[in-house]
Amino acid sequence: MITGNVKRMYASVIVDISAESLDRTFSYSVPDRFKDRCKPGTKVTVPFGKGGRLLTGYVIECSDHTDFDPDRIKDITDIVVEQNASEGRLIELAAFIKERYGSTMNTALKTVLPIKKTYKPKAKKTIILKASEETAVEELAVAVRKKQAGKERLMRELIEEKVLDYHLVTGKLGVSATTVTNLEKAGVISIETENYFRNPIVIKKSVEKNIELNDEQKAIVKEFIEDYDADIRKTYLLHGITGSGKTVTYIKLIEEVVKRGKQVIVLIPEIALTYQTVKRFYHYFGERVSIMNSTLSEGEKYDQCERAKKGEIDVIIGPRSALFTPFERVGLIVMDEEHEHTYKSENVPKYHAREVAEKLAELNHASVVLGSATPSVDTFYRAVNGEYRLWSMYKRAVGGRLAGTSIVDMREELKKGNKSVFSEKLKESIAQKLDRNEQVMLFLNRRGYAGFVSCRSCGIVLRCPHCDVSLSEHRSTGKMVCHYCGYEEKRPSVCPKCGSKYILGFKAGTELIEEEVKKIFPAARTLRMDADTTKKKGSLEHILSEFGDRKADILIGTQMIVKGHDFPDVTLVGIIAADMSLAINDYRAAERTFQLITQAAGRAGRGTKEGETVIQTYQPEHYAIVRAAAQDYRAFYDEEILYRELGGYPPICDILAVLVTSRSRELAENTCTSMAEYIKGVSDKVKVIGPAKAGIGKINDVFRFVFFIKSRDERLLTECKNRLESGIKEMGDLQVFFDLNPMNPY
DNA sequence: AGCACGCCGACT
DNA sequence: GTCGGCGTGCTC
Repeated sequence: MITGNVKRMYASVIVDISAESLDRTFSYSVPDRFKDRCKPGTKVTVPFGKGGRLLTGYVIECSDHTDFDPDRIKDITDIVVEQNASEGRLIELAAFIKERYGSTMNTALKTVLPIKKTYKPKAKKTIILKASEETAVEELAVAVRKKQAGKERLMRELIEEKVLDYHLVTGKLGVSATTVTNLEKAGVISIETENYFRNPIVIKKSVEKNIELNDEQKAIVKEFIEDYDADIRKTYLLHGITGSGKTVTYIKLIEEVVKRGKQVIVLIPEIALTYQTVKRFYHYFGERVSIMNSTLSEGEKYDQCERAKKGEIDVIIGPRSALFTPFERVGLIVMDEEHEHTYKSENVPKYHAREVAEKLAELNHASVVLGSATPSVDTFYRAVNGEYRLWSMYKRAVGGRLAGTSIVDMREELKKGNKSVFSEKLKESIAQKLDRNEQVMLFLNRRGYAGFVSCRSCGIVLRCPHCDVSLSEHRSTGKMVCHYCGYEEKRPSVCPKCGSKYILGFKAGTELIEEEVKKIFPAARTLRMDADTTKKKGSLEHILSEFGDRKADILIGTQMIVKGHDFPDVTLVGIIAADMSLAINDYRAAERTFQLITQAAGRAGRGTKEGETVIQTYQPEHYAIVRAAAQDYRAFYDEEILYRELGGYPPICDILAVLVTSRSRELAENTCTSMAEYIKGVSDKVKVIGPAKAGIGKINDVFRFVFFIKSRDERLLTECKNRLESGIKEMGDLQVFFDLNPMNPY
């Protein structure tokens, strides 16, 4: 039966040549002697092109079959042991991401190697006129005589400019590479590769006094170092209340790891990646720390990658994509504000940075430190179960007192005849703070866009003709736009259905509050911060700094304001509709509500004055609100985890969302239904929910249907995903997307 | 990126 | 005719 002949093995190899060859992999046959060493990320040499020139490349995928003509396939020549293994490990990481979150290998590679060799002008390649000007003129004459158009163009430019950019020459001037090489051989020109890296951080280095750690922090650092030196690597959760000094603890841990010759990745939500944060790290690690974020130019990002590869930096700070910094010796990954939903990618592959960080740590034999004042239920569950080491810091290290908190039942206010958005209690408190010349933050717990347009007479809401959403009014332009596809139309003056002229836009919640504030406190200076006022780049920072400079007394805003800086003069935080986020149909609603309220409350009293928080709600008895008001994370967690267990939600089960889209409603719906039916038969250990039309059933004329697969065994979900993936190859106008443990409802 | 192949004008 | 350069396309 078994002949002893093992099946052939084939490897997809991406060849390490520049240009857009990232889009193409080549199949090679793997000789038996390499079989056990050949996996995604392995560096190999392969014969390539006519004459079998040897090139290096990376194995992307291994399989037992190939689509390529087996007669023309070549063998892998050798396996290369790398001196800098970062690239290979990143490819291995891409393979993990592809497998776990579902995407093509190419998409995963593009996520992980964002500026791969596409940006190969190693740094900057230039062509310099080497010969004398007379020789150049001669060469030009020769070119004209011989009608060598390419050479002629090049020589004319060179006589003018002396130095030319290589890519300008081969691109715009249309001179072929052969011509350039020949001229170099003839000694007329020389090609120079110049390397220069810019450092995006421009902060003068200063000497910050040694960090003084308190006993709590010292004990943590001590334990970490003992583990580290005993070669123990694991994931730690640093649960520390606001102001307990998480950052100094990170810095100390990082310092110790760097001392041991390792490199550190610090993940921070993009919104928190401010000058202030970077400065603190820069003071400790000087030029050996760098940042990576979306505001850097492609060139700067490329330079940071090169510096990282060369080992010129020890610490990189950035959002989730900083995980993909090509470090050779990662020793620690720090993830601050671990619970932030921005750690989950919104694009395919929809990876979660925490999970990818753990994988990367495993590949590098590194540790992970997660930190948060309000850890995600997912993470805390793992900590409670011993998978992570839990560190708790409940002492406030710096000044400021915890805010006194009151919950106001808005139903009672209504009974008393108060129809305003403000309770009597909040009004009094605002008046009191304004009197004392202190600052106030009003936080409207509300997601999504307001400003839809509806008719008061017939009740019709104006909707986008291409998407399943209502249009938003933009007052400045008098137009209505769709936030999903960009569709625009003029705001009608009469209702298109009934002709009534009572058609009007609903104001955004923050606008309403601002008007109300102006009515009650006409002397107060207000600033409003929401999606509308922060559309322009930099306006968010502008508003925050205006408020910080005391140019306003009251800051009104949504989510964004709770994550900002410390404002020492803010002594009152008012949470207008604390339960709004509970209404969202999502198992994470309570978690999100708890986190938002806790964070918002944490904004009050950061200075020396005592702070106060007023929480207005229609559900004053809800545990998320009660526990947040008491700043009692553990009590919240204990109740929340019961609910997760009952409903079979993460972290008890994993959920895989499968989204099927097509321009044809029937195709999307039928495929979705048959996929769901198929999965039901895969195993009795998976549960299928749906299929159903997605919450937003149509975007840009593309129909969306969704179903969910639930299981306690995440490997089964991967198995389901793989089976669906292999069944959907080559299916015209139909796309299938996967989302593991989705953060946003479908 | 490199290399071959096919096309076109210039010169033995 | 053929020599040599240029443009195009392919490389498992």
